[in-house]
Amino acid sequence: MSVLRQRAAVSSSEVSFHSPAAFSAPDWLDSVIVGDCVAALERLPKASVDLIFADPPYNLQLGGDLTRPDQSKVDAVNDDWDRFDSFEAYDAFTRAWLLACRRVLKPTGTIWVIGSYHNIFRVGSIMQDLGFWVLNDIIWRKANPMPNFKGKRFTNAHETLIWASRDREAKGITFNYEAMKAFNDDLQMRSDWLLPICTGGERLKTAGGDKVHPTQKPEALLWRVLMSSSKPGDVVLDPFLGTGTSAAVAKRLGRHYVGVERDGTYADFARERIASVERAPDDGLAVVTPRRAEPRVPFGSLIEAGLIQPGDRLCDARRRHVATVRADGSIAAGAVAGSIHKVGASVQGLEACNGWAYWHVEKQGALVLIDELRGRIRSELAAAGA
Amino acid sequence: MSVLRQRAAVSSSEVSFHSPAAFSAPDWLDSVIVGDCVAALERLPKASVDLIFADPPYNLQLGGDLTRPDQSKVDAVNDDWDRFDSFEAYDAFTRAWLLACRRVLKPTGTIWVIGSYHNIFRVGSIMQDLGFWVLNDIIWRKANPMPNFKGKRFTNAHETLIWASRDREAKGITFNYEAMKAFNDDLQMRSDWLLPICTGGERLKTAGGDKVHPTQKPEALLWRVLMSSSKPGDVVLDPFLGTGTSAAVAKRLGRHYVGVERDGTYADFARERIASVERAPDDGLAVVTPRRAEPRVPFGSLIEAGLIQPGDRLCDARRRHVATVRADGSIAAGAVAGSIHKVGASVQGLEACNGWAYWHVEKQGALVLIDELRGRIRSELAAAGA
DNA sequence: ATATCTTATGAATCCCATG
DNA sequence: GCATGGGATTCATAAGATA
Repeated sequence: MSVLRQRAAVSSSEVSFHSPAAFSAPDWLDSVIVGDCVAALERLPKASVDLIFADPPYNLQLGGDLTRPDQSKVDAVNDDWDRFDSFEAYDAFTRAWLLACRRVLKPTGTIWVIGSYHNIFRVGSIMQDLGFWVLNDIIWRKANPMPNFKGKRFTNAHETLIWASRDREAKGITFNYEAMKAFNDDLQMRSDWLLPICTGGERLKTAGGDKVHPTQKPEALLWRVLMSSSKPGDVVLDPFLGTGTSAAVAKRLGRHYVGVERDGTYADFARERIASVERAPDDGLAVVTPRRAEPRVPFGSLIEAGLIQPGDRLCDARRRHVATVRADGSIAAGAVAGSIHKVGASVQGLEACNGWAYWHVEKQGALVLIDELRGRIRSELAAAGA
Repeated sequence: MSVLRQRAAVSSSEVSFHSPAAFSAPDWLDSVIVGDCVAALERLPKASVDLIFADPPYNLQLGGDLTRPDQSKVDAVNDDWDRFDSFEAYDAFTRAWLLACRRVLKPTGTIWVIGSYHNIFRVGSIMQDLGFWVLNDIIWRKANPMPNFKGKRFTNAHETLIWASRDREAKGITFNYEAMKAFNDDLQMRSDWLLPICTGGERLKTAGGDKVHPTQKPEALLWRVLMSSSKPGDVVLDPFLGTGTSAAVAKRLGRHYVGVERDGTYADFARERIASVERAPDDGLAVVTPRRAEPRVPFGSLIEAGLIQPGDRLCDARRRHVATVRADGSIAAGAVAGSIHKVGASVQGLEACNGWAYWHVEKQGALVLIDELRGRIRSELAAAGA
């Protein structure tokens, strides 16, 4: 359960589309609008929004089913809203909603868009073409991503956010540099953020126990977005609200929200969720501490760093067993090859072995434990603030 | 025996452009070509390259000078080669060199392109438009990035690499999954890589002590790129060679290289650097072999070898299901009979099952996985075959 | 009650040799 | 070309079940 989540009985107003008239401020502010975002945004006043967070469909283009090694089926995102006929169709869709966003965004406002490699390049290009000016791209490093079950690619362990101003010449942009630095143990906040995916109590479930939305984002991610680039009282727009993560965090942080969601069921869940959120007290906003990455140093890094060369020999403390280092970070002893742990276990006839505490390398006549070499890399990385 | 192709008796000589004739293999292989990459690549044979690494100009669009808090001036990238009049000009340039790369890339080959938020969205979109199929995007997390001196943005602490195949339907792509996993202490390699930037002794300096190239990449980055997606003997092309990081690492790892560089000074530094590199010994270049590459041993061979007798009982690890071994190498459980895989799937009610990892046989009171028995046959085969 | 084991699952562009 | 089938493949986290 998120530290930030609290319960309260606050109602949020609903808005429906019976009239084509433009909304007056009280109508659309702090509301969830059901409908297509381009149509909905046309009814908002021009230059009325301080911050936009958009989580559009990714256009995943998945093939057949995917099963885990235990043969269980992966619950893929194959909803209608994520299907596009071509890149051209996706581009047209993207251009339309970005243009609508651009109209309602204040000249001092900024926009965040999240995506994956399936769509983020197209989104970024179109943003640049429309005149948005990229301020940063941010990497959400997932602490617990889904693995690559078939072993055919690198684990897709991140998503990308683009943060941009309306124009290249934009002035007066909100960036709470000091707050983010304080949040980050007095180090500048970097462009890579390590955060867990949305699971557990934070994940909205139906009465049947199924997830309500296939791509619910973690509140911690929105917390950083809103804390860094908006002020209390600002208006935060989400054109693809889903189950309302951005609006819930906006309300908690004392920002106004406007959410547009095409799916009425998602919107209902979002309204209920937002209603249960209470604005945090002014002095209570700094409760979340950033999750720091402990620098895990794989054995291969020792080779990359030149501390060990391919072809070098490793041995145990008594020189009873010897192994050859290979360029890919594996080692080989006789017919056995694999990680320092696997080969260490094998030569000793054991089930398991901590290779770091077993293998040594000869340096100027003396044996040096490879864990000692790892320590050197660790201290360099720690000094760099990683 | 080394899988390495014997290196032809060709010096890594210079190639010049006095004739429009196509190069013959010995001319361009393991060479640095001075010239525009589009023109140079047109002279290479079609489908002749296994891997491309491209570090194109980023189109940084910098404004005025940047100074640190102590008023020292930051040595920015403002070379002519990084200046483009517009996004359109940059796109045209990008399309041209990507098309030229596509022609020389083998159908089984893959391409890596590195960039930052200034250019990577345009590069990625154009790659998709040209038919390249994105396999992963990789984040190079810089352990020691330059801080944001003005405190106006997040520290730009990463760069993005796109890894793509030539076509969506590409087969036979090289991805040394097991090697990367061994490298990473037996965990799948993720899409975010933490590596220091290129500094210290690795950074090429002029006699005057200035850095030779403003964007020299660390060898560790190229190490991962080449180790993961190429084999010894492969041909690695770099259309923007700069000071030759990719070629130097390729040579060290027993890959052939071709580098194209427009600037003669950079090319000279690259040649000198490549010449000083030594190829790693053969036994250091071997990688962990995937199980698919091991000789196929049918289940019946275990019966032929006497490791299992017809009539023996197989069971799973918890002894929940039992099957009887038959003389023809099939097994039977109740009314179901067939291969170890089919019957394993059937008794569990699953679509598929790897029978080798499911069935055990009782040996002196203990359960032994039949995959372990297969391993014994494989080592005997290896001993006999070698 | 506590510790341990088992199961479930997450924005996924996820096999390949043989006939 | 396509169909077939052997058999290869996972990490972090949370929640529930068992000891």
